[in-house]
Amino acid sequence: MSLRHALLGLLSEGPASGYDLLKLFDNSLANVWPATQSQLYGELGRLADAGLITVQSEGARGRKEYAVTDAGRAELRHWMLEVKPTWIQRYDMLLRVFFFGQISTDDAIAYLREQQRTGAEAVDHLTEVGQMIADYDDDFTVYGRVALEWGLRFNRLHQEWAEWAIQEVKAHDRSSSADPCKPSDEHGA
Amino acid sequence: MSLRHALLGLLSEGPASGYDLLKLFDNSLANVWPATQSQLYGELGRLADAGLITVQSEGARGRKEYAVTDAGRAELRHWMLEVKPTWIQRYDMLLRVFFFGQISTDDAIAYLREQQRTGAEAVDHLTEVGQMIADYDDDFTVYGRVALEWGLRFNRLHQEWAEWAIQEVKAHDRSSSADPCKPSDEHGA
DNA sequence: AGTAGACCTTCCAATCCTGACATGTCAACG
DNA sequence: CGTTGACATGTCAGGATTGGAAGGTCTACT
Repeated sequence: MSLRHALLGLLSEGPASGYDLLKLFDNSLANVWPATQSQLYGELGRLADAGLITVQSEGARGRKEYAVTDAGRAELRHWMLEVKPTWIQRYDMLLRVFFFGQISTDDAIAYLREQQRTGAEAVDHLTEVGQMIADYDDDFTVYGRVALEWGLRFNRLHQEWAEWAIQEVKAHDRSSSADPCKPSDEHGA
Repeated sequence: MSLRHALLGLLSEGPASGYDLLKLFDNSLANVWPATQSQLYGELGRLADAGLITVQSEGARGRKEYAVTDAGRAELRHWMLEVKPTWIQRYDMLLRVFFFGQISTDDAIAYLREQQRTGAEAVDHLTEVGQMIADYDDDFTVYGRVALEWGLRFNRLHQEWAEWAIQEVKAHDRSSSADPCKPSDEHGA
């Protein structure tokens, strides 16, 4: 349930509308904690009900501005310093690697090479983004650089790990002709 | 919807019961694609309905053994080689780092150091596990080593990134006495 | 016999998340 | 005046995920 704290964090730098927050999520938090509009507006309502933020409408309908309350700030601080961090990762590619025994070594290596290639593209793209930030946006220090650096390092991890996996697959293949690693000796009835 | 393919992958190495599969998830896939009992049995039912696996009951009630069909194997192969990989990552700690402006530099650095410490513990633990695998389990090459290596590299990434973040926070702090990066100048009505 | 513990399946409530569809304001342009 | 596009919110269906409760078998030990 950290969407709640993400919102509190963004709001504690100043009031904002749901729309503003959505853009912040898409731009800054996209690779850290993705969220959709539906989630966001829903959670804003719940935060307001809980008294962690206040709502101020500008006119009968249209833009609403949310601001964090003292209770909200306290909750944020508590979460930041005292709640144990959690993480989930669900990564298709790792899952596939587990089942490489089911396909040929060549296919497996081709797959990993392709992943390296797209990973390299991602690194290039992030590097360009970083250059743009460095050139044009003096304000964008903490958010931008932190997210960017994480993204770069994460992508490089992928590539290096893929290289390692390729070597591993090759080594496994060399021995596999004389290595009966339980291919399928006792199934089927 | 990759739980489906994870199950197909595990089953393509031989038939198994839901219980067996659950243990494989908890042991082998825990950090790659976590799944609970409820999800697992539900998906097994759906896979059987779709004709991708067969069910064979041993007696009226109790253990059921699932085996992958040719259609299931085809589906697995298709997914492995032709479906574009996806990944989601939701990581509390990164989110917190975004909001370090809300707490003191000392608190922030203490937090990151603590994360480094627990990260180091995780690396130690994984290294021990790796040693055990190397010592006792000659079979456990592909699964164990691939997952282990990923875990190790991922944890080291955390630690190195935290070190980088500490430097970043310190640098930001040094300038912050003369740098009003919108701390909270216009909120509160 | 009793009971503890591993084995095994089923079901459910609640929440989270995704991807839409629907609605409406407002400024700019032709 | 019509239309395009950015701004802005609300809502809903459906699938994914979590965390449990409940019930049944079988073996081994006391």
